[in-house]
Amino acid sequence: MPAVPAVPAVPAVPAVRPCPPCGRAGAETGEGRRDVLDLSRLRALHAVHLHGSVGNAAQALGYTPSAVSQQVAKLERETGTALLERAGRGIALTDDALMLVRTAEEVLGLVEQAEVALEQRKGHPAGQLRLAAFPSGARGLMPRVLAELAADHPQLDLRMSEVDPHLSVGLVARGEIDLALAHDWDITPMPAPEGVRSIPLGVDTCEVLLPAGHPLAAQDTLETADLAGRRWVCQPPGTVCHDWLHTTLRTAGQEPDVAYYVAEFQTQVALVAAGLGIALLPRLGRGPLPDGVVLRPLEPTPTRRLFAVTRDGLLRRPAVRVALRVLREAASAVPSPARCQCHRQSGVDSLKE
Amino acid sequence: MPAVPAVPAVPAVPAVRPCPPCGRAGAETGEGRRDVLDLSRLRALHAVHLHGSVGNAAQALGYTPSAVSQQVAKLERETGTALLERAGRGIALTDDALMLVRTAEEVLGLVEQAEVALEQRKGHPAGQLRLAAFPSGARGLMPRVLAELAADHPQLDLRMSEVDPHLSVGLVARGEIDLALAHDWDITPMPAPEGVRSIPLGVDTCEVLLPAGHPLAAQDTLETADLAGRRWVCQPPGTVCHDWLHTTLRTAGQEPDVAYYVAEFQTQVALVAAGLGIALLPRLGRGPLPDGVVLRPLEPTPTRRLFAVTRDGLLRRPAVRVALRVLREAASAVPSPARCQCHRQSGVDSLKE
DNA sequence: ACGGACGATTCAGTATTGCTGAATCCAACC
DNA sequence: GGTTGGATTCAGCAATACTGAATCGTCCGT
Repeated sequence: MPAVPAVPAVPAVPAVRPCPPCGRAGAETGEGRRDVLDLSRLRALHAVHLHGSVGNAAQALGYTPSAVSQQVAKLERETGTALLERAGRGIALTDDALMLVRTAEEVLGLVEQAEVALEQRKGHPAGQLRLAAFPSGARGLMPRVLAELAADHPQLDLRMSEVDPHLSVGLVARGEIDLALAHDWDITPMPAPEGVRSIPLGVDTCEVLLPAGHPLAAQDTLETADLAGRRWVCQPPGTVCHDWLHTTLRTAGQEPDVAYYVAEFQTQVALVAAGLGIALLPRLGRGPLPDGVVLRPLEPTPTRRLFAVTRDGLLRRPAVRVALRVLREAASAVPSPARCQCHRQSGVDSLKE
Repeated sequence: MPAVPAVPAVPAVPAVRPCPPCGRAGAETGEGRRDVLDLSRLRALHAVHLHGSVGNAAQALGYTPSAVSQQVAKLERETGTALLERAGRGIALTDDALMLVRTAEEVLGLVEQAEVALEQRKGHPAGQLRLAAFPSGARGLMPRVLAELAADHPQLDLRMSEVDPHLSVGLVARGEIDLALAHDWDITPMPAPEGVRSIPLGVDTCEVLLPAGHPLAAQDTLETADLAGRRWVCQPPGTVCHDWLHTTLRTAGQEPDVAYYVAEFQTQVALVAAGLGIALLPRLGRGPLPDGVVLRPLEPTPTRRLFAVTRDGLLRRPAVRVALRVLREAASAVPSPARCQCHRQSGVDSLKE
């Protein structure tokens, strides 16, 4: 409430309050105002704005729509202002509500800043750290990262979410995620909004997966010319392998013959192992390979660059700093073993490290 | 949380949340973080800082010390930071706590701004308006002001506190009071802190109260020379009448003979009526006069200037604006009737209007 | 030095608040 | 017109927050 920097002199004041039984108490402010504008209610309204509906907001906050609806209703009663109005089947925020959303954002920003400063003072990671990663990163990188963080910093309350790649930047921007693992195929279509920072972590390279008896398996290294006229097992559009494959072959005047569109790496591997085609796979999160398939490096090598995405305000947070360090280490190590995650072996996959 | 101005594109997001029974839900932020740093707890810490002790803070907030202590303790557990430490018999705030207090101030400031903006949008006074006045102002001016405000603006939740004069500026500065009625004898010793605004309302004039049979009662108007060598009934030091009387007479090389020091106007009047002395009384809040006493104007007239004190941030608040208007009107009218508040009569007291 | 006072904290009990889940209502779509 | 998707309402229940008494520690007076 004090729009004043601080109270100048007068550090301790006698304070004032009515004493219910007796009539008078010297000077009293009349029952110390019950807060209008509770933070949790503001949070609810903010979430409704952000997610566009009461239901989605509830989901994001971990409540039922009923709870969110009631909280906003309470906010309406307390402020004496209409905040939500029905718009078709859903709701819309009034101008007043949007104004409140704006202050909610400022307040939540302040609170976050304070939390960061508090952790910074303490000097070691603490509090909740909410991580996110794209699927293969979540599989190939995050387990070690999380394990190491958990072991080194038991005070840290770690959360991780596997998110759809293109969502990570938005989630970070709006503060639902503190640190996300992303790659350039994810983030190129969406330029980082104000206050969002991308930190390069390393590269993930793609290799060609062949059935053991495939003619190309005879070569130690493949070139783009070798890829023409093959039958492919490929991920859907929007992934490195798919897009790289198509642009590369089309540049050479060819159209890749994709017989099987499959998102899951394991399924792709199984299809290749069954001799149904060849595939282009990134190392990260590829998983152990069964017998009957071989990997061959490709020149030039299709790669995706790995990034950590966070907000500027969090860069000084110890938990984020240490997570960045661990992520960088993990990303610079061999991203994934050739055959099995348990028994490391030097094989074809160590050629290109 | 978002230190970002707003979310750029992407207005509505699918939102994310774990579904407890099923294993996976596409993308989820992991249970939407329970707030650290609750506003009411911050408020508690802030109050402790402001009032210097848990007990005083509790009083100011309208709680028991127990409640405040528990709230701060919870804040300590939630942030994992020590906030209060025993200092002798009381407590002291740690550096971390002071940092939190600072953010609490900023947050509370934002919240107040938002409330003002909300009311401003609505265009008419609403919400809680916390007024304060020095004792005689509370008696002589506030009843009509409050009645008029209450009648014109039923939506307004009016609070009034009679406060020790010199406290009002501080109370306004720190946001415990929205609008205070003060006079220059109160506020001259304390320069207004940053963000606090004084608005002149008018003047309150002092007159001499005499027993009906007193020799001076024969004159229509008194002069300072008439005051020498009298026996006085006077308020304690720090009030207009006392200080004016002393400085004036001392300038003339005299020392006033104050036989009775009495704070209450009614008691002063009773003493004068009993013929025990003469008194100098401000009109405001003087109350009805019994038979047996008369008032005489004095030249030059001792006056105290009346001010409304508020914060800059509240000047645009409709409730404050309208209260200022009503206060100004009330102050410009005859501050108090001569004999009785019910039956107005034109008498000696209308000479000097 | 020792009782007394003051202030903060702790603990148990209670009251309030807030959330869930079912039912209801409204608008849109087939 | 029935059906779906979404928001709201209501009753019941769970969590939270406040009160009041007891405890503990520090300072002050004698």
